Amino acid sequence: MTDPTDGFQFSRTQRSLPMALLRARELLMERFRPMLSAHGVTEQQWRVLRVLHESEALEATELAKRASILAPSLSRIIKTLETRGLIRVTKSEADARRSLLALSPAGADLIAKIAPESAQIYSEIIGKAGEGRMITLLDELEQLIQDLTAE
Amino acid sequence: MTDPTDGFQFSRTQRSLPMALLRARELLMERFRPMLSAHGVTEQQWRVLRVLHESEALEATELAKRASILAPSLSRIIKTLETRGLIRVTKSEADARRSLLALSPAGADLIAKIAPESAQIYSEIIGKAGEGRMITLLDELEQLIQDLTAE
DNA sequence: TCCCTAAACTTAACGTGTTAAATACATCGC
DNA sequence: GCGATGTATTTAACACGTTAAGTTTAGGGA
Repeated sequence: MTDPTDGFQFSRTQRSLPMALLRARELLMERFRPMLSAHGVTEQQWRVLRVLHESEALEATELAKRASILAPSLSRIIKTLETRGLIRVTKSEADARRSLLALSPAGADLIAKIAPESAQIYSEIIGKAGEGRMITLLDELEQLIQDLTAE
Repeated sequence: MTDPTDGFQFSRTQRSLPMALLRARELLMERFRPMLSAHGVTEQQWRVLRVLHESEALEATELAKRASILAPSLSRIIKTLETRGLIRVTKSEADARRSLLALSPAGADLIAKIAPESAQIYSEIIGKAGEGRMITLLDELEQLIQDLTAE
């Protein structure tokens, strides 16, 4: 069915940006996932914990944006993390609709355990892929993100 | 909690390659999804159809690899696509464990309808992001994928 | 031939992605 | 003050991602 007389053509799946992004990300994450899983957290839960570690307390909407997680998923994740005692959830005084999320001491402890292992894996990846390539990719991706975000 | 005296440091979520890949892909896909959804297919189902369009018939394992979909997901997707008459499923003569998947005429028709709309969206993206950047990204990503794939 | 191991799916179970709808609270304009 | 509208979050429903376990069929010796 690759017959060029088909009458319509479009880029092959092997040379499409969405596919390349998907594959690259998958290859990266498959190196992190076993370690995270050994600590009992999913990739998404880990993103939430990391983002909370970078700021004091956040509203759910802002957290969702920073962790690139949609609101409904975040809602479920928060429930899980709160039950496990890894985060603290409080209601905003000023606006009763908003939740305020913060890392608990147990959450901070977990981050302290995972962070060095994560850094180790990251540096193994740099060793394979080359730091230059990774910096280039980060720069180009950030530009792409900006170009596509500008409304 | 971004205090540098924490005792352990690791790259901020805003400057990590997995996150950048995730965000970039999400920004791309959110432009395709509404169109695909209007045609009644998910992003993953579309990947399967496209891969089948590029080759005659494929075994499930090979299809899964090319579409970057795990076997269990593919199993469900195949069931859906066959029920809708978009693909043909037969058993391999030589090896009764293997399935052979191929596009049906209806599947080819669907591709013919979607492809031009997809191309249109892709060119809008190029307009925003710049063709040069997209080519650079594809090249760098392919290199990264190769570096990480080499066992 | 028979058993063991491996391969190609498939099923199960649980978490997340995605869209739409529901709920609860804020705000604005009258 | 009150109702219309908008915002923050949750719930629901369905599809996919991920890992582990189960099925069926091949292949490779003893």
